[in-house]
Amino acid sequence: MKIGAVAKAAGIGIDAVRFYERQGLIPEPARQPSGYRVYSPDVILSLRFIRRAKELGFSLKEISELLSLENAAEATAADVKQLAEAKLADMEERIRALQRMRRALEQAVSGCPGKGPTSGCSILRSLAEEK
Amino acid sequence: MKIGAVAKAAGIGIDAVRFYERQGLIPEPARQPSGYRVYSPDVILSLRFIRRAKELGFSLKEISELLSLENAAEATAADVKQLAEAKLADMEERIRALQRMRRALEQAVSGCPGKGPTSGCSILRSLAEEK
DNA sequence: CTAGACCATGGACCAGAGTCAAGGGTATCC
DNA sequence: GGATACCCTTGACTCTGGTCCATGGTCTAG
Repeated sequence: MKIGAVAKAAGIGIDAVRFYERQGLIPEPARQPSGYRVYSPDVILSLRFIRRAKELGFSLKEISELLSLENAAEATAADVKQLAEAKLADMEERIRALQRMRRALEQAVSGCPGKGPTSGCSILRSLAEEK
Repeated sequence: MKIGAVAKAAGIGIDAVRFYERQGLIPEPARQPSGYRVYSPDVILSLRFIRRAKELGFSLKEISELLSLENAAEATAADVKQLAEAKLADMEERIRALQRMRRALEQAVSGCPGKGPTSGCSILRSLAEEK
């Protein structure tokens, strides 16, 4: 299979495939005499793995670690779980931070009359004031 | 006041002050014959406004709009509120997206035995499988 | 044989919000 | 007058995850 076919099968762009190769997420494929990359269909699975891990919130660097673990004979499920739990903690922290911001903004918004001059708006006041 | 003093008073870096000036968030200050920027203490309030709006999740572009509204005679509290509510909706969407990712990851993690070979780990399997 | 589709490389570029460095000019204190 | 701290500008760089481009080679169908 050539690069266009695997990219399409994995649902990503050709440039992304080459990018993942440069980043070491997928191995360098064999080449035709012309220089064209020739892939085994297995690479489609790897690319889908990458895509789904991204959807779960993993960065490419973390995905690279996951892939290494998967391919390392001495790696255990515990190693993978640890990585995933760290990511989970990370996501929870981000969610909490966003929720804090949301609450603060909600508060400011709720005090805004929604009409009249901007000077009557609690949102601007809450930004101008000391905490 | 010179730039170092206002930066310190606002709790940000000198480079950030100059950056905000380039971005049009704060007006260009007067200059001494030497070329040094000379600020009225008012700019400290603007810089704190920017800092706090950032803490509430506004981007610099949005902050620039807020500041324009604040300084426009014809702007109303409704304009400000609309901006803030759009931001709120945006944050809620981001929170929901993160929560979805968290749930999916939690699910995958909960099925991982935490010991044995990586092949027994549900996290890797859930990434390898079709949805 | 030729048009059109595909592939190769290297390098530039995007957003966002600054930070850092180089190379130089001031201001202030002792 | 010298040391030190401060300021100026321009421009490059950070990080992430790619995308886009120019230029040129290759493959395939009719």
